[in-house]
Amino acid sequence: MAAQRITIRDVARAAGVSTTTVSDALSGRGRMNEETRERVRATAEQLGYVASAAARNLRLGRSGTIGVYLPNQTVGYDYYTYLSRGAAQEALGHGYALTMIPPWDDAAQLRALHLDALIVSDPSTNDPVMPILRGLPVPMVTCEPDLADGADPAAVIRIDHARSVRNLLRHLRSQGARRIAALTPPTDTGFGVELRESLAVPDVELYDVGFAFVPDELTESMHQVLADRPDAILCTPDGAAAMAMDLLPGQVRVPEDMLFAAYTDTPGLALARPSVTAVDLQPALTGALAVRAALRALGQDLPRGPRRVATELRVRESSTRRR
Amino acid sequence: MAAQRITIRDVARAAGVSTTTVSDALSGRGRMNEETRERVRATAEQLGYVASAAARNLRLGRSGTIGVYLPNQTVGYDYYTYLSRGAAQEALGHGYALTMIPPWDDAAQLRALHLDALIVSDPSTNDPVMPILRGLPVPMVTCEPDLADGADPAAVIRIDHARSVRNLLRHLRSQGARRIAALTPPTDTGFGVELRESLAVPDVELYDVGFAFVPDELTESMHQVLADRPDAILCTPDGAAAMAMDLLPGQVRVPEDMLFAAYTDTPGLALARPSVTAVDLQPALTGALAVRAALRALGQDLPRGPRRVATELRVRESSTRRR
DNA sequence: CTGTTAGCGCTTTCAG
DNA sequence: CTGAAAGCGCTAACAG
Repeated sequence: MAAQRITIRDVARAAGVSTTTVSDALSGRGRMNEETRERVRATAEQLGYVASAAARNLRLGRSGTIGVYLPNQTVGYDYYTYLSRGAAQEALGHGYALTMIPPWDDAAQLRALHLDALIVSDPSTNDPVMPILRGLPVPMVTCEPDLADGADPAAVIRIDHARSVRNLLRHLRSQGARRIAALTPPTDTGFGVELRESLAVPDVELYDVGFAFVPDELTESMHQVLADRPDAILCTPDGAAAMAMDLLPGQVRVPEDMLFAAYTDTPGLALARPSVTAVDLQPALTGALAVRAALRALGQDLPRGPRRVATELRVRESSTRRR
Repeated sequence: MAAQRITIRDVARAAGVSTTTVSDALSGRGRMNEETRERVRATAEQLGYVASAAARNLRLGRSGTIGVYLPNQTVGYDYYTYLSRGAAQEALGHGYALTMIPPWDDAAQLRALHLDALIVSDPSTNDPVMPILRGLPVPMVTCEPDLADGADPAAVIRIDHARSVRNLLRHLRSQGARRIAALTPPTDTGFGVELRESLAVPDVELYDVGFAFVPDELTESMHQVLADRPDAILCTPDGAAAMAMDLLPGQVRVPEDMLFAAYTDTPGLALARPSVTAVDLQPALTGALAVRAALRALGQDLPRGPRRVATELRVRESSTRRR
């Protein structure tokens, strides 16, 4: 607690230089004698000096904080956990703190946080908090496009769903799939819309299921699906896959009688019996890219990331024909 | 972005008072004419004034930020998601930001965040990051006790496992259980230790399974369990329950032939077939209490929370004898 | 190449 | 009950 008492002046005094020199030496700014810089660094280290974030932020007119919005519906979906962790890590590496923004409708309190930027993953047009967040005087980075009217994010991180879906379908076909049933998410988010577009091909039949699926609805959907006698099922909503597989009647074996795949990969899918083929959407990378885009929007000179996040197909037992 | 240009002096000028008065009026400090206060408030609101967090933090010698450590092994466990959200919400309500601390071994960078306090849920004695976090000059609040030597948290939020287990066992017995097999978590955390202690009763047999369970190990454990012919299984590790139930041989029906319960409740357990009895450990409340304890440690005058977090038994199909 | 100085916006004595 | 002024610790102009 008392550790914070050491200021830049203490270091300056101890090193026999001015505060400017200390500041420059530690931040790598300015052109100065390399040995002075090293000496200052050593002194600072030795004294246990840690620059005050508050003072720096005040001086620089920022808060050093990036917010990540975590809507209620994201609870239970590992995707968001990984995304936030990836974002937190990247932010920390750049000296920024990643702050969790729970659903919160008091705009004043959100403004008081004085975020430098805001990250939102897959915003829903139905989310009542989103308009409040959009109203904050802060650059917003979305992962997946924001479909709302007048949405105007500073940057959008796009995931390459078109390619992911193509690869996954190609794989299923290679294992003999001819009629693929796809359980699809709602269209109130960029993810949902893009996914449906990608799935609009002749041998795929779409079946609506909610994002926050309810067992009875899912049961219903599965009945419909099975009635149409597909030879492969692609279960898109994150988290629904295990349950959907459980809902298959006992006589329908996976993968012998029915190929099965999920879309969003999750550790549980690798552990399921049989293990479930899915697409690793690289959420941690997505989060990291979102932070970088945010920092770019704040004027930092960082290399531009890839245009689209590349995904990885994880082929597992549920879609592999045994010989 | 330009919104932040309005300072306390602008408000003071507009309201025809001094900056002190504005500060006092908005923070509710000082004894002043109520109508002056109201006028100042109105002016501030009208100008869209938002106090600069950086300036306030600098003045007050704090950062306005509480960190929550999210170890790797927590990914995929809803418990931590709820805990962090509860904490974030409580923090936001008190004007603090909750920052995610990913596993990170650079102490300097962590120190640079200049956290006011740190929250850790169920610290493991095997976690290499914990010593670094303990070394931070910051009060630490743990949820569950920290078992490590020399650990000295500012506060500990305790969950009432003894009572939870007692209630759960009583329920199982009331449904006819006489020999209960309990799959228990490792003892490197306070949770694991306390749980085992609570389960040390004659009609309960303990079976070790890891926290981050592996399917093969779990299969192995289940074989052992079944060989001992229990009439009820209590699966403690968060997330393992659904898988454990799947591993029961087909002829063992739940709940007819075997009662089944989990410990840490999770939305998936309510959706499983059959739905699984479990204990709602109130993670969001735990997170909120942790934040309050942290703020108390920082000198804020908040009411002391309950000595132990009270839990709720959620009885579902898997442990209900049908008639 | 380094030092002095001003000031970011707030809260808090201390006078009036 | 209200105002003036100092100063939290830092960085960016500007001098030297």
